[in-house]
Amino acid sequence: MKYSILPSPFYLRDNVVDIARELLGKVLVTLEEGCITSGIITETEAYAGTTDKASHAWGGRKTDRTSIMYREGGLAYVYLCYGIHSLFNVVTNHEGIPHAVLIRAIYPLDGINRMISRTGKGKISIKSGTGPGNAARLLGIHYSHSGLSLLSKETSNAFNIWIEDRSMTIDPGLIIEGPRVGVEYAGNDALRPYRFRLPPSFRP
DNA sequence: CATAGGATCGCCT
DNA sequence: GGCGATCCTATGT
Repeated sequence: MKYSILPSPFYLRDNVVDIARELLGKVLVTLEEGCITSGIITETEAYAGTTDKASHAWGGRKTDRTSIMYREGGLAYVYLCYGIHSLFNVVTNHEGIPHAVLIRAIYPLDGINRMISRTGKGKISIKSGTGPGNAARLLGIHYSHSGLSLLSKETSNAFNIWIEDRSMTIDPGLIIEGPRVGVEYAGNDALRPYRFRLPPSFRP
């Protein structure tokens, strides 16, 4: 039971907000050239598809970039933000329903040395994985990885991503809930309490 | 084809 | 807390 990969049914559910909440405490893992890096997910945001103005899929918008979100849950949706940062999302729900969860922060776990080389800094601290751009960078996730399956155990891929349940229990009372970051343009939808995080004092 | 802008970060004051 | 970096994507002509 320990270290089990989150299976397809986890991602195929209708309620993306529940999924965002439940992803807290799960472990996001990447495998590159035989090297594992991972971190505990400590902050997420739900993006609720065509009816959510803050979502890239709002109003049914569908482009080459966002078409990943319309596919069956269990894929990575990664896009470039501000020309610099790759932001990693988990696609959820069934094909045709463009739900996604943005991973906004991780607590660094495995492969610290590799993370250090990826950041180009001298060391990694507890806060190094705070912020969606930082979290993706620590794990080596790049926007070219958009569309990769989170369910595949193929080791032939140059890059693999999956999420593990390591049986970590999160006290629901610890979860801080609030409006999403950087979506002021979304009008009323900017107020939706779709951001979930563990307190800064969180330790595994 | 041209252009504006973004689900951010880190450095500067 | 203010701002520049940096470039793909979406949109409009």
